[in-house]
Amino acid sequence: MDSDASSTCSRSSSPDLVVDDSAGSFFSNTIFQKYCQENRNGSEADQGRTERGGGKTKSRSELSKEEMQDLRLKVNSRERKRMHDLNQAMDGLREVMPYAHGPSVRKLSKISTLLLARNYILMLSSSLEEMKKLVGDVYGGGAAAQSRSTAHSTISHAATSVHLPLHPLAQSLHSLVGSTPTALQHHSSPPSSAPAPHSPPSASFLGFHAPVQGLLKDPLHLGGSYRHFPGMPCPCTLCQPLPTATSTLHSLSMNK
DNA sequence: TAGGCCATCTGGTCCT
DNA sequence: AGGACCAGATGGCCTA
Repeated sequence: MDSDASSTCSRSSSPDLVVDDSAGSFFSNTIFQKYCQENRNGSEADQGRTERGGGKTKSRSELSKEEMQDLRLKVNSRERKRMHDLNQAMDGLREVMPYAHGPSVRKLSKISTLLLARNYILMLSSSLEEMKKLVGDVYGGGAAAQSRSTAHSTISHAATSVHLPLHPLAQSLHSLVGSTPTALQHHSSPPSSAPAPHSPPSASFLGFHAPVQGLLKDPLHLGGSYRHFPGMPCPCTLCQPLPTATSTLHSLSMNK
């Protein structure tokens, strides 16, 4: 039944995902390579199929009912494959997002995944900027003693500020959980236990009491079905970063 | 049972 | 012309 017509990489969803290793592109990894490889194989296989079947082409008005149905099935199959590829990419995105994976945790919805990813990127960008400033202060500063004291104060400041400003309500909500995002960063600071992007924060940070979870429900229906990580990017509207210098990015990314 | 999420089908539009 | 992309419609599944 599945007359699997192919898609190609020529104009697919990929043009914007051009591999750029210099930028440490997310899609420079195996997921994207596998994606293109599969598409290439698929298109080659399909090309062979069409060449074998080759011959004269009819305009759509000349097609018989059966041929129209055949065409329809082909188009449907392509669309199905396209959506499967899209979902595969979405799964790839979920894999690298900082939230609890596992059989006991429900999969993030698509919209949640996208919003979480956006926040995650913003948070990483913000952290990177802070680190750049830090390095600049430490290595580019004046006298050694001065820089030492400056660095000390800067580091202690940065240690508490390397996160996006949260909605005040979100901060208070997070504090309800037992610790603020800032405090949590201290908790999770041991180098050996610092959570990698692929590994969510330790389980002790994952639990929410039911009332708080209820409070975190939002118009986008993002609450409840997944877990909030204090100090980590979160797709719910309460945890959206306040408008900052990234507002330009925001408007760019959200406008179509 | 209502609402959310998803997969699929379908027709239209744009691009190569 | 063919394929990719998009959005609307529809129906199924799941959860509160």
